[in-house]
Amino acid sequence: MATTSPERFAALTDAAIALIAELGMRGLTHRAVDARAGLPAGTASAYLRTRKALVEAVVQRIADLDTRDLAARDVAAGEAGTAPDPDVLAARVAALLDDWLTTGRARTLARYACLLEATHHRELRPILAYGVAMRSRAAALLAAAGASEPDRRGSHLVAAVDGLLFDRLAGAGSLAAPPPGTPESRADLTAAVRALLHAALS
Amino acid sequence: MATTSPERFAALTDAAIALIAELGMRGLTHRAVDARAGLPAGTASAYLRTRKALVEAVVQRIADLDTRDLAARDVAAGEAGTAPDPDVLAARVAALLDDWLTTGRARTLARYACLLEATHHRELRPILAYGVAMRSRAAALLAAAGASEPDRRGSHLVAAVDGLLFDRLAGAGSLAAPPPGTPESRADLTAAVRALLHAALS
DNA sequence: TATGGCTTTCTACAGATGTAGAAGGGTGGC
DNA sequence: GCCACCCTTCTACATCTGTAGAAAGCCATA
Repeated sequence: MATTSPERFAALTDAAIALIAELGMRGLTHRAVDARAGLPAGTASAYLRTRKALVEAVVQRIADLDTRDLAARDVAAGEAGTAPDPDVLAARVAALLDDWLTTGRARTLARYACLLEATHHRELRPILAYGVAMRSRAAALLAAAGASEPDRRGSHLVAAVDGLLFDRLAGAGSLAAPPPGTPESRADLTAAVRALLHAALS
Repeated sequence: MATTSPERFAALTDAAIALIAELGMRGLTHRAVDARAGLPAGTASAYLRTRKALVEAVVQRIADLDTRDLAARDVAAGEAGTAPDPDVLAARVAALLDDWLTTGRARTLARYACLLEATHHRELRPILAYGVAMRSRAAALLAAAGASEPDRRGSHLVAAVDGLLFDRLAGAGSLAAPPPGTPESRADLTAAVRALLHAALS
């Protein structure tokens, strides 16, 4: 019962993420997860007995997937072997954002829902851990580039970029901005990120 | 039945907003609203028969309150009668953000929850209307200051500022940043907004 | 005071949801 | 072949939720 095999865990939590993206936190129920994952009724309830456990599993899954994504991008950046030129970096970040707006849309949506959930559900704070890590990396990057107050600026930078993402996903930008996945969108995101980066470095 | 008096509407939707902030969208039920508002059981259900109606009423209320807030701030700014110096403007925006993080915390939280909800619930799009309006005003401001591409930059600016707000409310910033309502928080927010403004104007 | 039309309050009920435990089925050891 | 064990699937049930309609209360008019 308690021993959740990795495949089972992935199947259940991925279904859960899809549900959250489609119907919101309210759509996340044991039975709905079963149906969505194409598993026999009662499965989610057996592996993740309480709803809290279900939500925590989702958060864990999102954190894992995001961390994996970020690591993969980092490796790619490392292979290039160049010092991080702001414009190149902006393009890379924009590409990541665009990916999270298209392929990873469901997960991104679920992530924001979980962040909101974490507000009144302390045990979910682990989801924030990698967010904090991202801030540290941004700060290190700014420090390496010689910016003043890298910690503070790094934090602001990540928050602003995340705001851009949220805006395109669920805010007014989802109406007015070019649809994600298009070259225009990519260019627009790149311009925005570049401006933010330059502001952080000034 | 259908005729909801303004007081009733306010009492019900304010209770609903508090519930969303405390328990998330999942906590928003007719009966919980009744209890929270101290009204007899069945009231919310009588005035807002379906759940959809309940959510739409909440969204409307949030839009009304935010619009009222923004108008009040604008009047204040108008009374000062000065051309918008970026640094002054940054301080004002920071003050607004700080207010939304403390006094208006519940409403801000509920707003983000509703934005997420609007993703899979088209009828909620009206909540976005005033967001779009804010963008226009930012764009006009940037245009007046002679910035290039004011529309695009205005949109990015608003998104970034909103990201800062979300971060302080529910993101990693809610852990690392100085607690809202303090002078440090205000100073930090001002610095962040000022940087964003300068980036938009450059 | 009686009457008609409201607003407000209460009640009913079908269906969904969270949670626990029972039943079923396969696998390895003996 | 048999047994014990664990993983999986199914079932039960108290509670919660959405929704509709009935009952009660209020107020002005005639």
